[in-house]
Amino acid sequence: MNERERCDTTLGLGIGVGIKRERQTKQNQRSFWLDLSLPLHPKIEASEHVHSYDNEKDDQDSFSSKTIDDQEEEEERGIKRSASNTNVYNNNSDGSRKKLKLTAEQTTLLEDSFKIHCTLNTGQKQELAKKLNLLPRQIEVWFQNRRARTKLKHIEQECSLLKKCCETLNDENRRLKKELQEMRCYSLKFDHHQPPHSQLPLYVRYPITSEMHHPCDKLGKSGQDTKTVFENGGSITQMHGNYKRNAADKLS
DNA sequence: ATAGAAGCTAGTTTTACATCA
DNA sequence: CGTGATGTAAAACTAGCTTCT
Repeated sequence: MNERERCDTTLGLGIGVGIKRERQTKQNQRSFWLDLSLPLHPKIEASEHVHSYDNEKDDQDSFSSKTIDDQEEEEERGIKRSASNTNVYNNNSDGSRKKLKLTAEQTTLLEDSFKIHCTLNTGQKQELAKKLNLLPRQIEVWFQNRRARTKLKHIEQECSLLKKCCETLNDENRRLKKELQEMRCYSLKFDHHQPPHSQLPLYVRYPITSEMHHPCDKLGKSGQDTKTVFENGGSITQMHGNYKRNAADKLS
């Protein structure tokens, strides 16, 4: 018990039905709370009173999509939350919402559990919320945003990979066109002296062998490891496979 | 078959903070 | 050094969808 708790002079008078107040617990289901306490630390107490009012506002406005679980959890942890994490559900005095800034420890723990499973079941969510002294809803939102960030990052990586791929293919295309041009010139000069083999199309004379890969394969391991699944169920690696198959089909 | 709860994604808004002129 | 504009990351929100009971 800290100094403030020992000296808590709160006098509660309560009637009626459940409007939640900061100091209200499950055992103390008063809905009308006449607070006659003497502020031990006037500045802190004043700001906390604003906080408790804003929590009610938040309950009604900002968290309209809150689940029953969350509401129960909030009731259970109402006091603890306001005491140990003033960020949670803390609105500014003008009514605008105040953004929660997670601590380094909270972020680390969230990241760690995200590494284990990127989605949470209800039990895991509750447990994590309890551990971090946050609301299950906040855990849920964090995971939603984290998934979105991961996906975006993945898409950006795929995009840059495809760009490189495209550049490589263009280079290859230019090189082959140049080579073809040279071959044609050579062919025109010496056509009548050449054996029949040289008159065959280039792709027959210079077939793609199993050792030759799609130009994108030169990009390194990351390209081969990438397994982004597109909406139609394909992937980059699958595209590479298709490319090779198509080349083989042309030759056969 | 239908309703409602819960969870998800995608997109948006809002806030805090950093950077720069 | 202070200040306002601007950009960015992230928390929180909304709408719409699917799944399950």
